[in-house]
Amino acid sequence: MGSSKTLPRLDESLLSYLPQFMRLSRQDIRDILDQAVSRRFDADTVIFEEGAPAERFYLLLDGYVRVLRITKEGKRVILLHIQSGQLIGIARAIGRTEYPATAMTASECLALSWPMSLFDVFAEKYDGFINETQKAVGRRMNEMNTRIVELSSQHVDRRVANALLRLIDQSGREVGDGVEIDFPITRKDLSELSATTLHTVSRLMTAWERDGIVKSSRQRIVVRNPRKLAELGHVDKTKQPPIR
Amino acid sequence: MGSSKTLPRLDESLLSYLPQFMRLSRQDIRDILDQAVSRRFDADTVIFEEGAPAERFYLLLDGYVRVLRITKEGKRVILLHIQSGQLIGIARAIGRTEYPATAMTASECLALSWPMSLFDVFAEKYDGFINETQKAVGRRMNEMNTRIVELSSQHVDRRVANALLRLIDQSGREVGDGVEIDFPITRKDLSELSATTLHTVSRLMTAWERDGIVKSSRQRIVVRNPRKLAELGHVDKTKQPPIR
DNA sequence: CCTCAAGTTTGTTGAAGCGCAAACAACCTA
DNA sequence: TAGGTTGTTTGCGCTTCAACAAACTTGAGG
Repeated sequence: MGSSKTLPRLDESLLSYLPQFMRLSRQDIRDILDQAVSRRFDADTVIFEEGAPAERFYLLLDGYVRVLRITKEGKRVILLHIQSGQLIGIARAIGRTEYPATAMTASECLALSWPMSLFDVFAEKYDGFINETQKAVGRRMNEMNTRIVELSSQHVDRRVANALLRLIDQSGREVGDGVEIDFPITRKDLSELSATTLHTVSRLMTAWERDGIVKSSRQRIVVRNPRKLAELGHVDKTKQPPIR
Repeated sequence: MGSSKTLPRLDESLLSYLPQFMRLSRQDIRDILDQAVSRRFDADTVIFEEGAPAERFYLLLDGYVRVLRITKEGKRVILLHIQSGQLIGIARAIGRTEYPATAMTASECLALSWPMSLFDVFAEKYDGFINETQKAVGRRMNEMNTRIVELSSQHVDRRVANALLRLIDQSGREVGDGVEIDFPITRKDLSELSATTLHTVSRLMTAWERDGIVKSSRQRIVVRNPRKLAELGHVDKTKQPPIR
């Protein structure tokens, strides 16, 4: 289970490089930190649940978080991945009083949180906060749009390829022979991201491993040849119907 | 082509019942209207295009608008339907300087528009404007999430059923023997909403027509038995796996 | 009234990919 | 080190649906 504490005193450098807080004075950042609760979460732990009253909002300091929904049939659908430095649970920014989806850690995580009532205070008081937050909302919306387009128009292999590309783009870590996804990820997770089954993902991965595009072991994926993967993901049908 | 004019003087009642403007004084509304450009659009006309600089934002007074993207292969994917009373092109509200998608009229439309620079002015000056706008963003985000979940987890027939249900919910008009979708809609449109082909939609429609669930003619769809359609759309598998 | 374009229906075919099942491999902990 | 748990691979059958094709319907415009 995660542990919750406010001590020792949080260092100001935690926030001072994040776009939301960049323009603030040392004192403002100090105030913000002094009101925060810091907490560690184990991997695969629910931070907040869809439909629950949105009581707090979080800043992910370290680790990765998945935003997901669970269908009536109990099937998980991953909507987004969030990396450190990002705010989550900002229901207030989109005029909601309940969390619209579930947030679950993908790896061990460290997060600060504040009561939602402070969101309005921050928005009012701190220059750039609301603006950067809106930008973040915009980016996520854009990612969702892209997902919808992908799901609607592309075949499984492309969807999986694109999901992988997005993951290494957002949370890739350079390793000796390629770029590794920086948190444990299973075939099942990938299938929940790309709307297919773990079986199909597994088949694709072995095929790509044979071609030297990826290398994977249990819960670890290294993309050795992002270029080639991108070719699979992007569409380069020579015939491009005019947009009439 | 659409015509553009500022005369005759717009009536205040156009705005005074909309949530964004509800709390405002007569004078404020007058000011807002005096800065607006009013314009009529024919059906199937582009209002603004994805990627273009977001120079104006719009308030749809009458008609229906589709928000869509076009894939590299030239395939259209409809992201949302917008009904009258809603703002569109509010890129600014999500921190963007370009329109993230294309807006196209689904029927003849009437819209007011303002230069984007006024967005910040409205947000600052008029109580409730930014709040209601954020709520609208939240609703659209929610709809997108639902789309993603649907596309990821449901079969074609359910997706089409749900798309229809959403359409009659958002823009249904009571007619003698059911609820009609209030704007011209083709099988192709429906297929672009539910990620399938017009052929499959056609087959489903004829099957449902045989069952008395819908009635359709060219570009017109009447849902006679929403209840039954909802049964098709909702999932009522008795076995509900635990959410472990 | 005729023509044409746009939308719709219907049939046929093939393959993608899902469900199911079983075996296997890696890791965890007792 | 044994035993259990969790993740992964692989094969096979079968359903679903997209692709292709072609005829038909409807409505608009001359």
